[in-house]
Amino acid sequence: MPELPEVETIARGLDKSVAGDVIESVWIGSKPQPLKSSAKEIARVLEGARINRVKRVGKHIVVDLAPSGEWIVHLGMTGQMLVATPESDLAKHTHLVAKLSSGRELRFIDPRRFGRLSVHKPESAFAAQGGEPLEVSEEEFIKLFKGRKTPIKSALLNQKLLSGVGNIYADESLFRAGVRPRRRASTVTSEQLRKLYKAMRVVLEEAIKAGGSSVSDYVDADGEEGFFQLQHRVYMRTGEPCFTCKTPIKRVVIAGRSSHYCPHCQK
DNA sequence: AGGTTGACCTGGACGC
DNA sequence: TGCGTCCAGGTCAACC
Repeated sequence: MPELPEVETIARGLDKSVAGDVIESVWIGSKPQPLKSSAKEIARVLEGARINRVKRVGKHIVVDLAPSGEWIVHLGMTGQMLVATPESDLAKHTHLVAKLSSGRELRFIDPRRFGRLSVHKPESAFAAQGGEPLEVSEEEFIKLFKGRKTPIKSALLNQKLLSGVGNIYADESLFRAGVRPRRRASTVTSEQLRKLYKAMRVVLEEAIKAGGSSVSDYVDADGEEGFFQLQHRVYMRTGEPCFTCKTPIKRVVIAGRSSHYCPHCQK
C-alpha cells in the first residue's frame, strides 16, 4: 500500500517523465468516482495546463500546474498513477485518463476506490497536515508524543502529527526501535523516542532506495515493483521467527489495524 | 477534546 | 466448481 516511500518513488518517476508536458484533454470515468473535487472542476483545471513539476507531500502526489493550480492525488490502498502509451490496454478500474501533448497518457487506476483526486489553488491544500517524517527535527518528533494516551502505533499513523507513515513503516520502525506498538505514547521514554526517530528515518530512507514495498497492487509510474518488502522484519510475518531472536512474530489489532511485533525484542 | 470504532471498497485466499 | 466468509488498510464521520 502506498505510504511515503511508495508515493515518493511514484512522484519522482512522474516528475522525470511528464514534467514539461501539457495535458490536452481529460477523460473521467462514469462510475461513482473517487473524487473530492467534482469531475467538471478537475477537467476544467487540468485541460490545457502544463505540468511544471510532480512532488510528494505526506502520502499525496502533488502535480504543480501552470499557469496556476495543483492536482492532488491520494492513492488510498490500491491506487496507481501510470504513464502509458495510448495503444496499451486500459486496465479495469481506470478512473481518469489525461492525454498529453507528447502523445502519451497519464492514467489513474484504483480497484478499491479508496483513492481521492482533487484540484486546488497553489499551496492551499495541506494546512491541517502534520510534518514531514524526514524533515522534522528530533526535538519536534519527541514533542509530538508528549502526554498522548493513545498507543504509540496509533500516534505514528496519525497524519495530523506526522504525514506519510502508514502501517508497514510504523511496524518496521517500532521493531527497529525495540518498542511495542501498544505502548501508550506518553510512557515511551525520550531515549526510546530518539531511537524511534532514527529508526523511522532509516526505514523510510532504505525503503525509498529500494523503490518502495510491493505488497497489494503497488507499482511505480513505469509499472515496476519495489523491493523493500524483502527487507520487512515484522510486517506480515506473523508466526515466523524473529530475525534477531527466533521468537515467533505476534500479530495484534490496534485501532483496527493489524500490528506485527516481536514479543522478545520489543518492550 | 482527544481517542476509538466502523464504513467505505474490491479482489484474493480459504473452507466446505 | 462454486459459494460464502474473511481479510487487507487510509481516511473520515460518528461515537464515547
